[in-house]
Amino acid sequence: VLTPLFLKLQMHDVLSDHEKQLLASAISGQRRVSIGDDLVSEGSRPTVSTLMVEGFAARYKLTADGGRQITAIHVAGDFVDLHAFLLKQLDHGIIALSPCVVTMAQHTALREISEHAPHLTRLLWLDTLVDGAIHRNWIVAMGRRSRASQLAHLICELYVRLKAVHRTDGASFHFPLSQVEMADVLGISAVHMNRVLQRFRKAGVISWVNQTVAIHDWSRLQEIADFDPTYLSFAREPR
Amino acid sequence: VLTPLFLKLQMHDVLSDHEKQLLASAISGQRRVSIGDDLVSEGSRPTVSTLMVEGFAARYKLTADGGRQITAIHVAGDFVDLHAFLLKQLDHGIIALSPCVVTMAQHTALREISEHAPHLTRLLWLDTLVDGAIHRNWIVAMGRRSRASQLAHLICELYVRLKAVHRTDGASFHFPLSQVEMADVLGISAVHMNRVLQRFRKAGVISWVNQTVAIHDWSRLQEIADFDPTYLSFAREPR
DNA sequence: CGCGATCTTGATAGGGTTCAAGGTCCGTGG
DNA sequence: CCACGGACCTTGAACCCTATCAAGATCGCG
Repeated sequence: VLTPLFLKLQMHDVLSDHEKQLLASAISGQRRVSIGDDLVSEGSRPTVSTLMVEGFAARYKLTADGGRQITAIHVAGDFVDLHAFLLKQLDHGIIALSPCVVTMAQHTALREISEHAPHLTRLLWLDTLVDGAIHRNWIVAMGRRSRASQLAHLICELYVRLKAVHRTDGASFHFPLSQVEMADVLGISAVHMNRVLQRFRKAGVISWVNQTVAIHDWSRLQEIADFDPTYLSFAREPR
Repeated sequence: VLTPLFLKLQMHDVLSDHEKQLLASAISGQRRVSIGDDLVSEGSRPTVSTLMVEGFAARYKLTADGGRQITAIHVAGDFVDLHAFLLKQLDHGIIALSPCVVTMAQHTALREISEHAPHLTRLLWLDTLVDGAIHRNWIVAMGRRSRASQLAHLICELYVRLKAVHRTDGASFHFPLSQVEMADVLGISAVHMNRVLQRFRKAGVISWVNQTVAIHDWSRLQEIADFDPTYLSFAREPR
């Protein structure tokens, strides 16, 4: 169950066998979460951090007037709430966007790692830093890009991240979000989401049917998105 | 020069004298940066992390079509690029929004801390996690709040953060951004920024003149913003 | 086969952008 | 000491992107 996490961490730096064992022993249990259920709920003070093994999940916040904004999308190999290890209280909910399989890392075990395995600690820290880098790119896309560019950027990001954990199939990937959920990611209405999407389909850049996104013209998509994957830190170097 | 940093870290957890000394010995030099100059430039691979001693700075990204989006505002006590310690390459620029005084922490020293001072390491990690929490709140505000609410939220956030490092004066604080810069924070046009602001002034919620923001009706501002400061983790507890 | 969820489309309204111009403030130099 | 220029703020008007409301179409599942 740790394969996707190892794949991702190894995109950043080498992982020793000992470190793999440390992670393996920090992890325990396996849980299935049905679509629509919270993996972790807002305001809770978890004593474990949840690691995605399979499926899609999202961090989200609800606003006073009934709106929802998704602030992150998580896939296999992602810790959905590693930050709660130190933040203690979760400032957002985490919902399963598809049936999910997850496993748990005890905070006591993470604490042990932070006490005795500095390099592994830095890699976990880095993982949360990449979360932050992704957040920043979302902010830029929301604030200063067209909605088309924003959508294109998100698709590029997801493709690169999914590829790293072997969840792509050629130029396409399974993507089980509804258009309403996607609208909550981009911060737009569902109607507009649909219209932006259709322009993409008509232009032949991507298709998105049957919960499958297929990229037909990567270079054009990347150009529309103004996408540079550097921020994901998928370059193996000493950390 | 470390006072603001200590104040902020102590909002999260107790700092031992030894940890203060470690930080003090990690820091060296002092630099003044003129308004408009980059503290650190995009794409660089810094070997030090820059700590704000005085002034205001912003992380920003430029888009292909000439736009600018500010993704974070930094004040005294903030590391503007602590994440570059592990990310290695900076994915954004950092500009001085006012004359700034900064000091530097060598990455080699930070690495030593991460090897031998686990609790302090966790506090530094936490500092970057709070950055992430702030990012998430910006995303929510950009995506699902009115521009008035977004502005209100930002002012609440800045007030609480500045108060933690003793940079407030009663219900007001020095705030040297221009309206154009503020527009680049919120992701709106400068004209609209001005109009949102004026509605606030006329409603008597805040005033913003002479580079000074004064909050006249905190509870109303907080209500408009739907602001809950929990995400800043200013609750001292073991981390 | 029928129903709910999702997707699609049309029409209307409003928030926000852009363009443009006038006003204010302040530092600089004559 | 005052004129000048630049940066910033303010205001108006037209236009466009996007939200909202509403209804019809399609899909998937029991």
